[in-house]
Amino acid sequence: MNNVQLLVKVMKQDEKRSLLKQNVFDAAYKRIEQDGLVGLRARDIAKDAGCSLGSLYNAYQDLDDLILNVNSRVLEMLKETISSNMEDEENAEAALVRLAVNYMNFAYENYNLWSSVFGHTMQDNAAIPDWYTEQTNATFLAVISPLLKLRPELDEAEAFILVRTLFSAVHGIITINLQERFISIPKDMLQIQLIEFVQTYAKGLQIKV
Amino acid sequence: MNNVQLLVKVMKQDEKRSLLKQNVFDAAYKRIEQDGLVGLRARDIAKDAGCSLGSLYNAYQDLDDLILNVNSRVLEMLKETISSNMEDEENAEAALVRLAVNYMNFAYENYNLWSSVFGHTMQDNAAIPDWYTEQTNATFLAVISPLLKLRPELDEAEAFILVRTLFSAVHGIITINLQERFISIPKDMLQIQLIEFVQTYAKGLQIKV
DNA sequence: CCAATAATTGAACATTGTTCATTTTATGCT
DNA sequence: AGCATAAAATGAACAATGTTCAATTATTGG
Repeated sequence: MNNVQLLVKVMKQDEKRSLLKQNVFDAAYKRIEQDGLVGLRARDIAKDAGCSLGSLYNAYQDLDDLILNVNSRVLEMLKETISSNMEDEENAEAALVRLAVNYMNFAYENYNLWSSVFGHTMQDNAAIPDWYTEQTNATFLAVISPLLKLRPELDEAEAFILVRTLFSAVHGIITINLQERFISIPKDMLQIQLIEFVQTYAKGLQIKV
Repeated sequence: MNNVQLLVKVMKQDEKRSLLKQNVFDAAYKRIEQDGLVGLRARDIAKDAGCSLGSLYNAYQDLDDLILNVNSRVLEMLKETISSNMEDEENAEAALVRLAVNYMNFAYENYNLWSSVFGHTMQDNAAIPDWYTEQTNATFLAVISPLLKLRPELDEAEAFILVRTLFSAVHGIITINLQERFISIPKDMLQIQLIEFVQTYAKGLQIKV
């Protein structure tokens, strides 16, 4: 058997393995998307993925591992969605507003997935793996990068903290409004609130400077 | 047996029942305080409370019921702590800042309890009972009432939304910073950020008006 | 075609929350 | 005091769930 044939065989093996991983991943993703983290069961995932319960643990270390992989994908989507339509924006305040609205839309349209990212806690208080926290930070950096470009006069560390604060604030406003235990306002009203909030904050910043 | 004797007997019964409830409550409270919601087990609570596993379900409908009762207590504490030192404050901006800082301190000093309030989700997506959502709203109203007094010129609904937005933002800033998956800054730096944030927002409001 | 290796399986285990028949305790009446 | 009734407490048993692993099946290389 020559090298090419060997490669094909190896690829087949890998493809099979990754096909299993893919199927398990897809099943978990869909379950989380539809029922949220609360409704996630290993046996359901295995059934949906068309494999045995044991194979699930062959593909992923445990449910936490699988969930983090799904969340990782959601972070990518979040990054993509949230930073879209940002290239042509040259006004810093308008950019902030657009970021906030994009974020809100993502949270509304992917509520369960979004909740999974921010609501998941590791079993037995296990540590979150480094690759995941790194991706979280990378996502955040990518999102704020258009803003750093818009305000090159700011010290980068300063700008980072600034945008992080604003991001956290926007996150809080959306989170509280979407949580069942608090009174909620309709999406269009929230959007108005959010825009007003970001504009108000931006105006406050201008005074300061 | 006369009425007084009857009353005593009845009271003894009730006291016993409420003593059990109290013991179970205290045990759950301490467990959540020390290990968070993740480490909460029915058997541990029963052992700590000095009763059998079954008795736990005699005192409370289920774990959700027990947790909500603990969270209810935490909400009371939160209200107490957060709205302390507010009576003598006559400057609206300073009052907002103080609210935020009080909130931050509470979150830091009672992290697991605070997380329990905002991180708990009902089993099987059961509905949150009315008494709990009502208390949540009442707590929120009580917290913002000093502000409504300070700005009587504002329409009450307007002021409510305004403060709610600010509260949510502050909540988000603190939450994101305290979550393990994000880069955190030390408490004193967070406090500076928070104060700056509230002041900036307040300044933005003044421009607008 | 066979031996060796890898992957798959699902039964079994451990840990949970929850229930309920049984036992224990308390109560009220004579 | 003693007894009958009611209330409360108990923990064994059940169901659901994440996880493991010995046994089985499939794949690979010669």
